Amino acid sequence: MATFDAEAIAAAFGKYLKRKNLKVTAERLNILAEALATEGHFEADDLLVILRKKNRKTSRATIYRTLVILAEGGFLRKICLGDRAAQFEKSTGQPRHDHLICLGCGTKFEFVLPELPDLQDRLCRQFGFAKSDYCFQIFGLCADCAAAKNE
Amino acid sequence: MATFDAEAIAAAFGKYLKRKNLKVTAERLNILAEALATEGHFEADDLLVILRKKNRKTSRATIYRTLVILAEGGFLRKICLGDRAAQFEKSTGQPRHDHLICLGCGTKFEFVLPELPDLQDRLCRQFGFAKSDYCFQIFGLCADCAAAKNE
DNA sequence: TTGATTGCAAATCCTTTGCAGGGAA
DNA sequence: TTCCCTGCAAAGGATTTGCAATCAA
Repeated sequence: MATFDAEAIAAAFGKYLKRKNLKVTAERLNILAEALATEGHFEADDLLVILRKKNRKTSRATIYRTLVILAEGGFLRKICLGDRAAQFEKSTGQPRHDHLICLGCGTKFEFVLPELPDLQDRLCRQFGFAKSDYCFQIFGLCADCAAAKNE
Repeated sequence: MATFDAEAIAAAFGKYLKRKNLKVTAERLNILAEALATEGHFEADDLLVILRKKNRKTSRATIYRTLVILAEGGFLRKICLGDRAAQFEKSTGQPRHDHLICLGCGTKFEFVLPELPDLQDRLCRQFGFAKSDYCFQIFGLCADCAAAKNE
């Protein structure tokens, strides 16, 4: 049901690795595959658990090292959602979105602000800044938690 | 040269503490005072060092515990700028601004996007979300670093 | 007096690193 | 063959926590 082609991305990752003089290893491909198969956010440890379950054991160190490569290559996006551990999400196959994060129940709602890209571009032009990424989160209480609080 | 009244804020903090059944202690007031006296961002450890220098020794644990209270009370804002340690800044006496962060040299440029509050309000209304705070950062290369890279 | 607060040290949690053996090119 | 990678275990850094002593109310 993916709106993107995991195989094509794996191939692109392979090319990327070679271009950077990095080696194409089973571990790296497995990590990418699981990252792409994950809906929504995940953290390093999630991948570790999933890979273990599938008997594709990979050390924590390798996962961390590979996540850095994947984020630098633009295959994944690292996002800070206020959790302790760094969160990641795949950067392909879905429109760029940001999050409303409920401080009550922890639910994360995705949203798209269509005006945001233009505003950012204008701003970056003013500063002569070459944007590579951004992060935008809104914290507060979701409708349910807000209602519960007012009861 | 503060555009805000530190004493008034300290008084408000005192009231806030009482309202929450927390005690007004010298440690808590000292921490607030130093936080207000700091221009720009700081992290927990910065306060520790400053307080030590001033012979207002306070344990690291108390600083962390107090920062949580101050952030919850809205006296400080916790911001994630991609550093390892959590960053804070006072939430009064300055217009709300966000940051362009250069991945090359680490410089943080402040900016204000006047449209942002309205966009967020509209969005939160759509979701029935009660916003309490947000965080917005743009990562990339500043003009200097971008120029250096292209040389 | 009484329960909250502090400081200390230990404990956690996430992440990074050094190193020796194994593997891609 | 030649480095690059991996896994392991240890190191690291930030933050939290348990506990006994201390202090605000």
